[in-house]
Amino acid sequence: MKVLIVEDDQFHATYLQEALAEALPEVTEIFHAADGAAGEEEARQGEIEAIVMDLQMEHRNGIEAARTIWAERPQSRILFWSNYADDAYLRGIAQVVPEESAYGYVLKTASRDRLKLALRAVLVEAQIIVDREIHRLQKRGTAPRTRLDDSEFDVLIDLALGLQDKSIAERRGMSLRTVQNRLLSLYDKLGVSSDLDEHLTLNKRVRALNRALATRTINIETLEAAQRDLKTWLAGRR
Amino acid sequence: MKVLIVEDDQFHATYLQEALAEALPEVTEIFHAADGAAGEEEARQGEIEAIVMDLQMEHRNGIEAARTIWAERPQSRILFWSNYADDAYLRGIAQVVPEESAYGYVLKTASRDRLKLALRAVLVEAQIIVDREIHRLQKRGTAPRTRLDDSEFDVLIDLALGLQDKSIAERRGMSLRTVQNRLLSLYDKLGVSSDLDEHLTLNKRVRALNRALATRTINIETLEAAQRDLKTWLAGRR
DNA sequence: AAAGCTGTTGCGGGTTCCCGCAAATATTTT
DNA sequence: AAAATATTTGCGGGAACCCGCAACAGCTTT
Repeated sequence: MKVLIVEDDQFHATYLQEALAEALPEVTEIFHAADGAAGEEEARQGEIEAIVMDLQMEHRNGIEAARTIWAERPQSRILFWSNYADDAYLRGIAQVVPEESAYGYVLKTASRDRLKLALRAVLVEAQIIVDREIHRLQKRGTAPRTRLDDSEFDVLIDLALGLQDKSIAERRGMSLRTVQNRLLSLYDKLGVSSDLDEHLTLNKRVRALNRALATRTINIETLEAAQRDLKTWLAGRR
Repeated sequence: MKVLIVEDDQFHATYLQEALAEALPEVTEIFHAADGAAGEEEARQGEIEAIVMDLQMEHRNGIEAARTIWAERPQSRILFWSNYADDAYLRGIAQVVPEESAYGYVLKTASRDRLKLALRAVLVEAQIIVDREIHRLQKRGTAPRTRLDDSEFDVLIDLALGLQDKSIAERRGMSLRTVQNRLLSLYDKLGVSSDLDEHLTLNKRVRALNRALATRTINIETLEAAQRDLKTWLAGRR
């Protein structure tokens, strides 16, 4: 069995390599790539279907790499291994994972045993496994009261890019007023006007972005990816 | 000579420890703390004045820890050692470093030799040294045309928190119109309306925050710290 | 001292935003 | 199928925002 490690941090890569050797004796070859683009290439060349993938990397991050890998080989099993428990990453993964494939999400702070368990579960048994720590992120100060649904999330992305209501309506195919309704529920769920001094009125749009970042609903990589999407959309509508 | 390592990643900590032993034979004791709060405590207890500090950590990050350490012992020498070349971190450090003390900033991607050099320069020779890579961050897509000056940066922070013009004016002691002038130059320097389709008009405030994040002028930690400052300011004005 | 620069402030008006109200649709429950 | 509930949409208006124009003030340059 061949396994590919995509990880830009040298120390973490060797640690992973060791854990992998210990946990899965059936592994015969371990490949290594130091960024997302190289990872895609390795996976393609070596026809590798068991991958451990870091999320934050130069050039192309783990989620983007996973998307193209899965596009070529939907049955690939990918264990994501990350420093952060951002909801933004989970959402990103959920958007690219195909029906038929297995994946997992483990934090780098997880114990060696837990990592080994996840390695076996995902790469060998093709299970889906998500570190419980990740759901515990609700603790963050004022986390969103309720999870955003997809359409709210879309509007949040557009808001975060700086689009104005009219453009959002056009892009998402909603009426102006509906966009504004979404914004209202966004403001509510993100707790825009709840915390901080109540005598202080805030700029809701900016505050919404601020809160979305603070609660890890989106992160900077999300924004950069969204910006690229927006550009292609702009190009496509002429 | 005693040295304190404040670093939450186990692998990086041991790597540092090795490099430290190689580079500085005069080191007799190496202490270790896994987060900012523990770091402050160790430094206080052990009366340590040579410190290597990670930036991104739980509880208290490196900059906050450095602030209290420097407040107690201004002559402490601190080498910051970080994954990211964010301008936000440099600004943060510049704000807390006292006149009389030495510090340095090295990226984790730096070669072992460069790290060793920095260790010697800062911890022993009490020089100030900043990794050149960090200034090269101008490359990022559309980096700010010109560096923001302090008053623009202040306004940016307030904008990012969601304050409206009137509140910013009050907090910073400027007239409403002056705040708006600052915003104008902010929009200009951050390239708010330059990139992206020119037929698309954007929400400038949100876009400014977006660009400030994309160019690493501020980061999420900056926002969280700024929010705490705002809260104490709100409490203080009654 | 006069002539520039540069930064501050007030005024005014065109936009965008936020959101209550109410009618029209769509979805779910009974 | 009827009733109840939830969403979508238009209208309208007050507030905030963006910003050109112009009057000043504090500096530096000639």
